[in-house]
Amino acid sequence: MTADKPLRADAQRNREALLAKAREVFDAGDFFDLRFDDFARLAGVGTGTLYRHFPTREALAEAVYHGEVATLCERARRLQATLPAAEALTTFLRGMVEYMDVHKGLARTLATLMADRSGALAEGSRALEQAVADLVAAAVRDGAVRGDVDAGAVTMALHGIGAAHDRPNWRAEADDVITLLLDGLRRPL
Amino acid sequence: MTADKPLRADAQRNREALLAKAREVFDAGDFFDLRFDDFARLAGVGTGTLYRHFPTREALAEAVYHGEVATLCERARRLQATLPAAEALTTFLRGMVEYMDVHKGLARTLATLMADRSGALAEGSRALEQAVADLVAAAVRDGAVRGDVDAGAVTMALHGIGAAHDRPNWRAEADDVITLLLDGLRRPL
DNA sequence: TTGACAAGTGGAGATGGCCTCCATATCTTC
DNA sequence: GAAGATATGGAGGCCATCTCCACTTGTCAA
Repeated sequence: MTADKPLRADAQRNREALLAKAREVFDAGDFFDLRFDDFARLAGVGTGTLYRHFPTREALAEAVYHGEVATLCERARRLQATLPAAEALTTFLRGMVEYMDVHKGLARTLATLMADRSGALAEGSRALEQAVADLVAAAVRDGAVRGDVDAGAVTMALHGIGAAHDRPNWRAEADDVITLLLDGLRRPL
Repeated sequence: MTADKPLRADAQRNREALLAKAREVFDAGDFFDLRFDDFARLAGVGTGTLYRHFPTREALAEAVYHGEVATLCERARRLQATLPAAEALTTFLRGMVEYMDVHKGLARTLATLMADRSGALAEGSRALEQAVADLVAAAVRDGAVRGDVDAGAVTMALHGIGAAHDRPNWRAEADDVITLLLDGLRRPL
């Protein structure tokens, strides 16, 4: 799944260049304003090369997304290993908002792609979703959190936060959503 | 704002036909799979006519959206007038999920358009948002709900629910989000 | 009614982005 | 260092979007 083909040296270089430029464009939030052809030139490769590496916009996004998701999942794992379950969950969710705030452009781009048909990002999403589910499950085992709601609800709310990234009062509202979620979860029923 | 121009009889008829067909296509969820030109033919008008009435896909969506939002706002107002504030809020939010469930295609289409840049739907959104804010404010006045969180958070969560419409376990998760939200709101702090 | 002007129509064709294709260049291996 | 494999890039085909205008339809005053 990870080591498909050895990939030639120049190919590797081009792929890297594309990903690097993509991350940059993502963060700037210009991903959808840019002609895909122009993006190739921007990254210093030909159109054909771009398309061979990433057949669609979504595929490119997915590739960028992968790295980010890995980071976030890693973070979840570390928190779970070092903190009491309830605290780990709280810290993780608060951190997600912070993360989205810092990486506005990226969060926005990903949210848009999520909303669009596709499920192109499904694989990456699943990993993140699993991480959240694990955190919630641990908190439930601890008795810190009610066990009668689907952890998917938390993921759903997170998606909502990401999707609403152009609201003028985004940060405050996002923090409040997390607050409500956490307080709702704590309530024994 | 409402009575811009008298609009000729045939124009009115065409406009109506477009809106009717649009609503139909929306509900079927085919809105994005359809060439815009073909949509014109489907509605029985020429391309030019379509574009004169609705310069963009978004404009068309906005027009459809308007009717729906009006209905929902009306519902909010009625609930607020006839039920205790806390109950009105609960009923409204539960109803929103039910509504989105029944009108899957429409909810999905709108969510996609929201996520895309634009803010084309901003005006309609604002009305709905105001309705939610009013419901929350009333509940706060009643002392049934905490006053330290922005009502926008509720709207944000609702957006999330709409945006996540392709999740396999959507309905259950959506209901759970509402549950968490309401329980979080009830908690005195 | 009818004539004359305004309002609206529709679809052919320009525009421009997306993607393919292949002659050429670059790596790798023996 | 030669052969084969792998990758490149950008010219050009394709197709959805949108414009434009010669024509049709509605409206209204006389």
